[in-house]
Amino acid sequence: MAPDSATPATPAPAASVDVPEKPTIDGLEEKWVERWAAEDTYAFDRDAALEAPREQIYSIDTPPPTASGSLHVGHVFSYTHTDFVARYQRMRGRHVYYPMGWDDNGLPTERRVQNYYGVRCDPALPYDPTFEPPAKPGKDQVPVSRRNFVELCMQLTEADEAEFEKLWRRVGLSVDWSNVYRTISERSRATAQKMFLGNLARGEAYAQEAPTLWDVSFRTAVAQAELEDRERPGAYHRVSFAGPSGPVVIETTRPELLPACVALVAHPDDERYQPLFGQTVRTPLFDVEVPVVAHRLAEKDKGSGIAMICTFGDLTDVIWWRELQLPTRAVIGWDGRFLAEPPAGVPAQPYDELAGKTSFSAQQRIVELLRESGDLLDDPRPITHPVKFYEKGDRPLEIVTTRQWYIRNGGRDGDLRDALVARGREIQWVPEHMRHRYENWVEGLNGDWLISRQRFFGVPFPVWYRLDAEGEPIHDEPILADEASLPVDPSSDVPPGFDESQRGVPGGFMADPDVMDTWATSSLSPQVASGWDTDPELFAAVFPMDLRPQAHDIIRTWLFSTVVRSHYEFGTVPWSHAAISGFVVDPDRKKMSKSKGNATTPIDVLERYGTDAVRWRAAGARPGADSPFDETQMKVGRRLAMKILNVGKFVLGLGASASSTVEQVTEPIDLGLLTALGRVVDEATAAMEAYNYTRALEVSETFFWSFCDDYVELVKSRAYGTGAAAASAQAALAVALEVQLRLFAPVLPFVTEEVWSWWQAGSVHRAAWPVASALPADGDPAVVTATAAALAGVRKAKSDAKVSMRADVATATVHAPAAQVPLIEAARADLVDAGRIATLSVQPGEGELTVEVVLAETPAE
RNA sequence: GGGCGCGUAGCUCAGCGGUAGAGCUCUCGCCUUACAAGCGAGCGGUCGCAGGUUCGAACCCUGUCGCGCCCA
Repeated sequence: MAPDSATPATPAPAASVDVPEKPTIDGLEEKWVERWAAEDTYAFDRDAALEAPREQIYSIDTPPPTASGSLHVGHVFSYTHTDFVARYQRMRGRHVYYPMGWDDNGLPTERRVQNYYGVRCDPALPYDPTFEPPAKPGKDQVPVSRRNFVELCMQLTEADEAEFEKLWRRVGLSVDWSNVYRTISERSRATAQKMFLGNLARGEAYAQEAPTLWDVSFRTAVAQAELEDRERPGAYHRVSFAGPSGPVVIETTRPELLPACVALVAHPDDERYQPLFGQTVRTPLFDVEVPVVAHRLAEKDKGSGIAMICTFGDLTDVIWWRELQLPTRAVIGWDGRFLAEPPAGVPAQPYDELAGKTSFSAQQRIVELLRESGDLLDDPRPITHPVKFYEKGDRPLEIVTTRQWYIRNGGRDGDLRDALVARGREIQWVPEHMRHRYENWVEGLNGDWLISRQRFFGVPFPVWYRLDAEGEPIHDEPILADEASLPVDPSSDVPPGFDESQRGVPGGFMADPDVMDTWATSSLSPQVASGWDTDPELFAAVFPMDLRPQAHDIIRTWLFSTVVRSHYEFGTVPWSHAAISGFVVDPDRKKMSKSKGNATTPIDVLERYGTDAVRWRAAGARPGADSPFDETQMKVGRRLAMKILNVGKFVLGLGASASSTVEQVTEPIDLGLLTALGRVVDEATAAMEAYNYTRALEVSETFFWSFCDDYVELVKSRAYGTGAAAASAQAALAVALEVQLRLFAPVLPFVTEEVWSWWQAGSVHRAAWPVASALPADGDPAVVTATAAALAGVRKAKSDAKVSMRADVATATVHAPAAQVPLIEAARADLVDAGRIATLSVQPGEGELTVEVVLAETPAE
């Protein structure tokens, strides 16, 4: 099927029309979801696609929803937007590759499994193949091995995914449900590990001991993309250091880090401190000698203009430490508490007063000590300031030096950064301005992408380390898994050349303990979905993909990381288009989310208004634009769906049938209607090509309502008759109905399929998208509009007189611009019938069209 | 503080250089045999504010205020 084929794909059987007595939109979902599944309406024909040229394929990198989460109306809207595109492309004759994935990997699933079964993962435990989770979660969580824990994750996510699929089918997504992937499946794990080994071999991934943002509750490292600033109360403490010629006063919000102080810093231009540069001062309480250094990031007008550098209080400390090559005096451990032993060179007294304390209580103690020693000047001055948090965490992040895996992303390399910005410019963004989000993010990166996480339910790094004679890991010589053995779990699988008895013993080996960040695996969704590792032929046909649909909040994470991986592995962008959907927001314009408690459950809305109505409302939200949730709008969609049902029934009852053809259309008003429809088809097509489904629907819908209210009213009495004039009306009605059903099919799949099934063969969703060239081009649409305007004049007179539209008119005199007179004359008989006019006169007049109406005497009854 | 977007009828939004548009709401009507979960008609806006460019600005430019998102 060529995308521009001029004729509908569906063979039209002669005049077999079967319209239900009382059509209804209720229950259409059950009927058609089942039928589409049974007939495999949306199947991707792999063999045909492999034969077809690339332009005949349309592939979509569908966002895998978090299966352990819950869906709200916002999700329904954005996935529906993608479905509009998928259905349109399918009707254009393309082989639409539209898989669905489930993101069942990561922390949300871990938490859900912990709560659901009442268990917790203890990686030190051995696997118990007979383990059964408690029937009900008990008060204390049962410790289980990592493998048992992962099995429970698998089990629960499978159940969650089945529920999701049911909902998506009811939403009408034209996904090929035989093509579903999971981000934690064996195949996904193998792909992720293979990609990682590739990155490692090419030097794009590396491990490094480095200061790392650390969530002390989850005890895991956190990447830049997962940070958020939150305003928190704090206080500036004025602390006095002993300088060569008198005290030097700094201000700090974290006095407890005094033992971690490695230098003081001021701006190079700051005349107040220039004499001190190169000198040393001594810290209060600990009496450690530290240098005074100059750096451009020190802020002259912040506090006293001079600050202490600690290892590490914030990210600026890390920059200073790195650029000024300062020593490390770490005091905070993985649990967020002060380490038992002071850093080298820091006296045990008074450090032992802090050991084991949290930052909070350490600060209290330090403040007391500083007060006693007289080194705290003034009372602490309360402020609010932004503090870094893990977006899913609730305690401020600490910076801890740990060994982590990174993928280079341009954060430390200008050339790479430029290359990735350039990749972004190869993508067509919908809407265009979303490109800025990408560029701003890439240009603002200040470190490589940290991909290791100290969690359990994720893809492990396929890496082991030899242990030396002391049992310490030799990190410099990692043992990598064989590609053929992937996926591996190094915590239960044994590296080549070793056996299990050597695990953890000196001279033996140990597993890399970490798993990959979820973005490190979900950034491979195009590879997983397209069969990079499992079906190279298919992959060659569908990759790079055509579309990545997603929301704007994860441009910095999912979109960017996917570009990075594709850039490395294939030297290309992963898709030609990125369509960014907006959010559904509540009446206060707040993003809908489950955690805020303002989310609307979709199933309820779908049941009350019908899927087509909800989809219609989703189509009203343009790409990228946030859209308020407003139930009153759903009613409008429902009304449209019902109107299509009713007008379909009526038109088919008037004698329109699938055997009607354009050639039978001879009357000027009928030709005018179809020519106008051709223009609508062109506009809707142009809009769909630009991913502007909102505009496409709008032009179709505007046409449709005037088709119902004006055109059908004008021609119905003629269509009731027989002969050539009646056949012309019947044929025009049939063609117009059939074309409009196809125009509406992507947005309203259920009601259009229903009406289509009354008189056409096959599925409307496998029919060709309409083309204007199949419609008469020589009609004059003004015949319809001028005649409709005249009819409106008659209606207004009846409305003003408060009589029925069925009231008889004795005389109607139309004064129309001269050019319109012949147009209205051409439809005279239709106007006379529709207006119930005894004597009609059409005259040229000044200005706009007006109608003088004399109503017939109402017979007294 | 920076970037991006948005401020048009009571609400949701089109329009983006040539005399203000749609739907919903509201008002007034109409049982009209496709549809009363319908149909017809009507009311309603100095296009956030202030300058500027232009014969002409909702639309272009500058500034300003307000809202939202992202990033510091």
